[in-house]
Amino acid sequence: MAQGPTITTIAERAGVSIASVSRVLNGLPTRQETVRKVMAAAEELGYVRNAVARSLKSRRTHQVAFAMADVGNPAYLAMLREIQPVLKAAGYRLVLHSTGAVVADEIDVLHSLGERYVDGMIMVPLRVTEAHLQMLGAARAPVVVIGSVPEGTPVDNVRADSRTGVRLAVDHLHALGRRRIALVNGPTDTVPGAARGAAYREALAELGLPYDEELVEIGDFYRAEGGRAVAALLNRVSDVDALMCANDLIALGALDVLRAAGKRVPEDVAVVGMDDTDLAAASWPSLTSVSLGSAERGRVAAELLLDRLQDGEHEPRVVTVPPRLVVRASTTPEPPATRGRSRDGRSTEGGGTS
Amino acid sequence: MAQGPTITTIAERAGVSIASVSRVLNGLPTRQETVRKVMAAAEELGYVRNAVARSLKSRRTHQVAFAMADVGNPAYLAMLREIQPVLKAAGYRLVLHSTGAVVADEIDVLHSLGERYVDGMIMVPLRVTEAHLQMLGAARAPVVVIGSVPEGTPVDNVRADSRTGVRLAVDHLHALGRRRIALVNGPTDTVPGAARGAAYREALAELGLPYDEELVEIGDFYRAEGGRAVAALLNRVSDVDALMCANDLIALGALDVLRAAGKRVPEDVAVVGMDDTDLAAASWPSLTSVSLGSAERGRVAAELLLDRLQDGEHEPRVVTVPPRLVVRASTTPEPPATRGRSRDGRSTEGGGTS
DNA sequence: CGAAACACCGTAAACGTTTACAGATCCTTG
DNA sequence: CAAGGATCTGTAAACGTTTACGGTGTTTCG
Repeated sequence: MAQGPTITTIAERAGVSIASVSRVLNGLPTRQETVRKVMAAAEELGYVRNAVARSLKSRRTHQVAFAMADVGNPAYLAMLREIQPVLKAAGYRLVLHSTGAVVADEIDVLHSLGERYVDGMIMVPLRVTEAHLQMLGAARAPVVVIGSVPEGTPVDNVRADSRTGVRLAVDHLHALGRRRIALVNGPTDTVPGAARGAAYREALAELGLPYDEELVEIGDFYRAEGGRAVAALLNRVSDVDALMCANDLIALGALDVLRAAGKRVPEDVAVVGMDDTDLAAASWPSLTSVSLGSAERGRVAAELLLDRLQDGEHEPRVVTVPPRLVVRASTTPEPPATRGRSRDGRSTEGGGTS
Repeated sequence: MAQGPTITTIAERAGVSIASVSRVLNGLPTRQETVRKVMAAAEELGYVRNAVARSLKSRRTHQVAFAMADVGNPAYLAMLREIQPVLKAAGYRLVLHSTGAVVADEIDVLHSLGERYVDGMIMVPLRVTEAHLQMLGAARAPVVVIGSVPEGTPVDNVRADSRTGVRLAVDHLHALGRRRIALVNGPTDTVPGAARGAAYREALAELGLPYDEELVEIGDFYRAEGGRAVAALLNRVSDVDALMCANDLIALGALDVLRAAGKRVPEDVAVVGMDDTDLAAASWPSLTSVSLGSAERGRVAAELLLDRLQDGEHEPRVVTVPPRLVVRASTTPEPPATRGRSRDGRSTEGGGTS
């Protein structure tokens, strides 16, 4: 951990100027003899370029930030998994910000862009407040937002389409002959909660099914709360034949409670989750789930950012990633053989770290 | 995205020297009048300190790297989730390196420490080769290794104890009256595979059970392979009454195959997984699993690194994190009510990203 | 043989900070 | 009021690079 060699050390050892050393290291035209001497000296000293000094001069850090609420959330994780290799391939390091669902922290992170320790950032805001928009407008480095941002906000934007997602699920249940389709939602003051609630209503309308308040239960986006909500629902109405759950965890809670109540899934009650996380494939019966394309949104966001870092001044772009219904056993006793496999095998690799 | 203000801009605006500006910004003793002027100017200009320049001078980047094979792996993810808040609280940013199971990439990452873009690093090597040891010896910044490293390697080291882990599981199965306990392992040329195989043998010996080669099946650490291995096993021996699986994915595969074969879990065959990932709680029946303390190992590693960054020159430390058996339904029909809950609820937060 | 063209190379400035040092200003005190 | 000290401030160097510019030595050509 002794003081590492610098360009100056090499220059002395090789008997040339630091400018020559730099030129050699950067592959600029130089006499063979000099190249040889510099290379030899660098080799002997075990020289490695100092990234910080380099960044100061070049105004490029080759780092990109990814900011979201919580790495533990599988949706964010799916994004991260796609973002990482794209950035790595382009020679960028990834700085991770987990804001822990504190809105003020998100603003802080945006503010910290001014410190210029990254060349750009991908952010998944929890909700988009006035403060967000203001910071995004004044951001000192390019930002790509995953989530919806108002027209005219000067950032690239990757959106999911949970409306269509819910529609896919409800249509699927309807096609299976289900008519008493309940919604088990999370809090409606969150962006996804509100969107899913509205989409559910719309989907029913398009199918000509009545909207029955009795069939809507609000809990939270966790397993235990989901279970509780479903229990309350079953207590109230007895003829439910399908559950549209606003996320996979809620759906798992639903499975717990249905099993305890002696209801068969999917024969008595069909269950659909949302986000298509790894848990959906692991549960039993395996869970039909609406994928909102987290992985793809991550990949697209990374690509948009790289584009922007290269070119810089084109118009902001908006990309919407289509949802996909992954059918598994919780809605059809015999799920189509090839579909629904998603990435059960590969998803969690190795597993051994002794 | 225009050229941001620097300390010089402020100095001009406030009519003082850059040294004064710097002093004010760092809270060094300064006349009130000057403080006021500088603060005002900084405010107006929306000044933010340039982290790169700062790092160059101070030789501190306030960044720490975390390097592992794959963010998708729940074990690494559990570490990450603990590491992140510890570092954040101490004012460090987290740089993520996912080496994708390529050993050469791990060496690269170690080498890149010389670029000094981070103050230190936490690494989970896939396997520890001669090259690793050499790089670790010559590392230009402190490294904490999660995994086992030979005595005398000059780095802090956090270890799991999969030997004891396997013992806990086998003892548990034995206590439940199981006598034909099979091992479904991953490749034995990996560190965890080898350790778990040896531990299984030892555990049997201590219980006075015979080691029966018939009962050992080697597959890979994935769900499908695990299932295949179990199918092969069942084909060969018919009286197996317990499966010790080398990781949770293998165990999930086992559940699939057992169900298909009409065997009841746990009545006919008890199943134990390893790593206690989120999947263990999600599956049905929920999976008894040996936790190797990934989360805690992450937390400890982060703390060791922070210690070292502050103090620097103490002796390398070795910490071993004890395993824990989390009992769920796949071994006992009625799992103890409070235990085995681990973190089913919180683990995967929010879930909504529309 | 002298001048022009060329290929290399070294000097020095710049990136945006922090900080040692010395100079300037103010206050205190005899 | 002068001197001494205390307090504050500005100049300049440093961190490790990259790069514009001009200088040196060699080659080429009239």
